[in-house]
Amino acid sequence: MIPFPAINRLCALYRLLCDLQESGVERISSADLGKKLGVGAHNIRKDIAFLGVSSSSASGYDIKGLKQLISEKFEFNTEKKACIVGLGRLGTAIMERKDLCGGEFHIIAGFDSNINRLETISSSISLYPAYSITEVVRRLRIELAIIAVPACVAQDVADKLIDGGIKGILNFAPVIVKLDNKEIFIKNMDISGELRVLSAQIKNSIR
Amino acid sequence: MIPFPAINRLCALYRLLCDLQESGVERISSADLGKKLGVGAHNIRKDIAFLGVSSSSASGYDIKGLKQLISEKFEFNTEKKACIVGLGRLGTAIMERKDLCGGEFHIIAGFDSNINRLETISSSISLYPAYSITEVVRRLRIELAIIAVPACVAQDVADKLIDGGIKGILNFAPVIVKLDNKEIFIKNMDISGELRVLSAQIKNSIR
DNA sequence: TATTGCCTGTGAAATAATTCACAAAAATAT
DNA sequence: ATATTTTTGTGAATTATTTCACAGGCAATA
Ligand SMILES: NC(=O)c1ccc[n+]([C@@H]2O[C@H](COP(=O)([O-])OP(=O)(O)OC[C@H]3O[C@@H](n4cnc5c(N)ncnc54)[C@H](O)[C@@H]3O)[C@@H](O)[C@H]2O)c1
Ligand SMILES: NC(=O)c1ccc[n+]([C@@H]2O[C@H](COP(=O)([O-])OP(=O)(O)OC[C@H]3O[C@@H](n4cnc5c(N)ncnc54)[C@H](O)[C@@H]3O)[C@@H](O)[C@H]2O)c1
Repeated sequence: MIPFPAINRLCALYRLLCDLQESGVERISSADLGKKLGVGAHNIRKDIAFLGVSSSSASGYDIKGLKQLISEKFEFNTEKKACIVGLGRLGTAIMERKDLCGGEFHIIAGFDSNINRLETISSSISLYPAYSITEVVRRLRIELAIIAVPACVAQDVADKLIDGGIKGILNFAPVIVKLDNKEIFIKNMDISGELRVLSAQIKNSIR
Repeated sequence: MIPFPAINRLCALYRLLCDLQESGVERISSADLGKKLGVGAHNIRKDIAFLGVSSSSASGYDIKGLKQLISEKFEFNTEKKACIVGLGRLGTAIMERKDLCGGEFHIIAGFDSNINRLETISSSISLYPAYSITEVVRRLRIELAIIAVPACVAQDVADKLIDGGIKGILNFAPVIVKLDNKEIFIKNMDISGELRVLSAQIKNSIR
């Protein structure tokens, strides 16, 4: 069981490796990876050790190989189905991102409670009314969801998603969504909340 | 110096207290706060202890007083000036949020490199071309910035913001922005990156 | 005004995460 | 072929964070 901070860094590392590979780099040392990620080299090596291999070399890591290692550990090679609930300003902006509609993730459904709104959105993604969330998520075996509804209905939406068997949730509404099932993961992305954390850090750092 | 995890929880607590106050609650125990935030009661009490007071009671915390305490510690009562760089889909969606345009935060400037685009956006917020970021941030003493530009220019934008004297950055571009100054804080909000972390956690939790 | 029960504050203990230090392996230089 | 340099892998030490345990205060009750 890999500790959460290490999972986080390994995911960042994975993205970095993809970028490096695209720009033609083939090998890189833990020291250089650390510099690019703003993390100590020891930390990088420890994280990689969690993947459970050992193939020492004096010329750093083979980028292709390391990428594959992470990818296998976390199953990044199999496409994950996702959906968006709440097709307002934020929801539609996210829905239209190319990087979320092919490759690693695939947004295959959008939900909104406002039926008129559904009709005005033109999209290649299938759209459904909010009352069918549980049924559609279960039928299409959707694993991940992005919540972009007003705060007051976020918990209700999350409950429906969980009933449908969702595994992970990215929540943009500024509320703490309660989950009792420890096998379901949530990440809150509260923008004004994060601005508040930043300003608290700024104040805390003075003196 | 309050540890970062505690700052994070205190900010979440602050929001919760605001909500509770609005719904008319006056006092609440650490146990109930913990339940609502998904955190142990001990943890809540320890976090509050970092604020540096002690006023024991057998009927929980006074919500108004506790809010004020946090607010004073982190200076939440003084309005913070913020700006958005990159007025594409995401940037404009964020710009239009009511909760970011008054009260605690105030978005007072928007920037984009595409001059034509600036002209088509109708907004009550002042808009400027991207080359003036440094000058405007310095002149208006803007403390916080939200970056919503393509990944390839995010570092460049961050550098300009830092030159202007920015203190905190919320970065939506999927890259690690490098800061050498430890007095500047950054929070990355990479949506597809977070989806990846969620799917890694899901995989990691199995077996 | 005693008594009882509830709840906080906090030092101590336990747990988690990071950093260190160095042996061993691979590449490179001599 | 041998020495030197580079870089990994990992147990141990350190540091950070969370959890625990309980003394002591406050409020409610009689
Ligand atoms: N839209 C989303 O929900 C979403 C999801 C995931 C990630 N992101 C990330 O957020 C960022 C913005 O996404 P978007 O969908 O709004 O993209 P977009 O293309 O709609 O908008 C980008 C805007 O940035 C402006 N810009 C380009 N270079 C600039 C510069 N140097 N200075 C100032 N402005 C500049 C462009 O003119 C454009 O208006 C991207 O990095 C994207 O990967 C967005
Ligand atoms: N737009 C931003 O950049 C931004 C910034 C900070 C926070 N947020 C948060 O993100 C959420 C969405 O923001 P937005 O700007 O897109 O709001 P919005 O009002 O534009 O969109 C909300 C959408 O959710 C739909 N909806 C309402 N109840 C629903 C339900 N029960 N089931 C399904 N859909 C439902 C509405 O019909 C609407 O289309 C809000 O919670 C907001 O606080 C957004």
